[in-house]
Amino acid sequence: MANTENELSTQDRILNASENLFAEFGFDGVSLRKITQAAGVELALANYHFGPKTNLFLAVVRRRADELNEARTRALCELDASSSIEQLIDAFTRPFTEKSMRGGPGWKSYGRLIAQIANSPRWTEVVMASQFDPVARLFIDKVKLVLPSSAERDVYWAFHFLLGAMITTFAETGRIDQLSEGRCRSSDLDVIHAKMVPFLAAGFRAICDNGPTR
Amino acid sequence: MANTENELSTQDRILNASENLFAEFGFDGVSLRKITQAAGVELALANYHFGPKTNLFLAVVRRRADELNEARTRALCELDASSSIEQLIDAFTRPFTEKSMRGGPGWKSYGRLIAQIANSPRWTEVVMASQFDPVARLFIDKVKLVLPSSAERDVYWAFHFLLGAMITTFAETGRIDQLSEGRCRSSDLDVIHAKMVPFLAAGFRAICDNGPTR
DNA sequence: GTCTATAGCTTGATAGAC
DNA sequence: GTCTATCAAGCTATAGAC
Repeated sequence: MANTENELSTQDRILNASENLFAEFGFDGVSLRKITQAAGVELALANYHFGPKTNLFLAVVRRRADELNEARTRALCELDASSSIEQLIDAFTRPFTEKSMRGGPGWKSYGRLIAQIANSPRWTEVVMASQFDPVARLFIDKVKLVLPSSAERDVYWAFHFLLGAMITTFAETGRIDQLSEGRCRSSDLDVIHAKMVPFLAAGFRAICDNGPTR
Repeated sequence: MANTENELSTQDRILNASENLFAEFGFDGVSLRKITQAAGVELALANYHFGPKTNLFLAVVRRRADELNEARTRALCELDASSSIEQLIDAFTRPFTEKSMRGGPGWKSYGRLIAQIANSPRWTEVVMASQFDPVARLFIDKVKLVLPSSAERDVYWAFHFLLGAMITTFAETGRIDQLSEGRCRSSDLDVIHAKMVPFLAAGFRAICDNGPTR
């Protein structure tokens, strides 16, 4: 019966509550009062441990970013020029799918949070670019090896479309569930992953592969 | 010298200022004070003309939704079972590209606003589904005609990936500009559209086209 | 339809006792 | 490290004069 929320440190209780609430309501939609109340700690402790609200928000984002980046980097580094574009896309996208489905409940909230940040100009540089661009560059360099006839620009555009599909998946808004009248479930990332990899791979080939290198 | 902001009605001035500020900071990140100040009108007029803040937000969203839906519907209705999947995707995605590039400056803000709403659970049903699902259904029905061997579920997943790519494009965060070191410009929707249509068409074929119907 | 003034509440942050 | 108490500022919404 270890590891329940009651036994966590004050910092972790605040981080967990923040993750949940920021994911649902966004940075400005949640007050420190609601966060500390959900965490079961006093209001003043948020400031004591994390400083201003913005710092707390960044701490929430960064907590899982390193773990995700390491898993992606590990998977990408196992591949080389002889790999398929499917393998590359799988290496980049599978780590979050794994953590979201089997890494504990916090990862679902984290995905929703990242999905909101990703399309908000306010956090693009300070969060998205600074946290995730290094691994993005690694992925793109590998794509250039696997599809050597690509125009460099087209690889970036293909990555842009990949990002869009992946991040909308993170959001798990349930819109596709309703639209499809229950045929699709936005929470089942295993199914989505199995469809997303061939979809994106075909897209990459369509706009990046300009035939045999010469 | 007609049609400058100074000559607009109070309602339109408030709507324009709201569109800009909501797009940049989100619903909770902007106060009615900042909106009315940017609009150059008194605080009390926001409530007089639009009621509570939520109503104003919905009025901003709905103002351009009808126009966009009509353009999409018109383009889709010109196509039939003999059309290509490229033509269908073009019909669905081109109207916003056109308006964003040549329909006046408000459409850029509107795109950023929709991009933030789309990944926020709070607005999924009340905005996204209610405003945009009818045309989405029209698009999906046409896809089933054009790719008749598709499993119905796969068409919805392909549409989900299309939505992600399209909406990330609307956001114009500039992240891909920085990542590509200037090779890509997220504001040039004409270029993105030209890449996006073949990318997505290949994806649709990859997961929806199960060979000749029997 | 527009203005001034304000009610009633919530916010982030902190000071100071323990 | 935690608690109580509070400050100054901001918020939405509205009442009432013009």
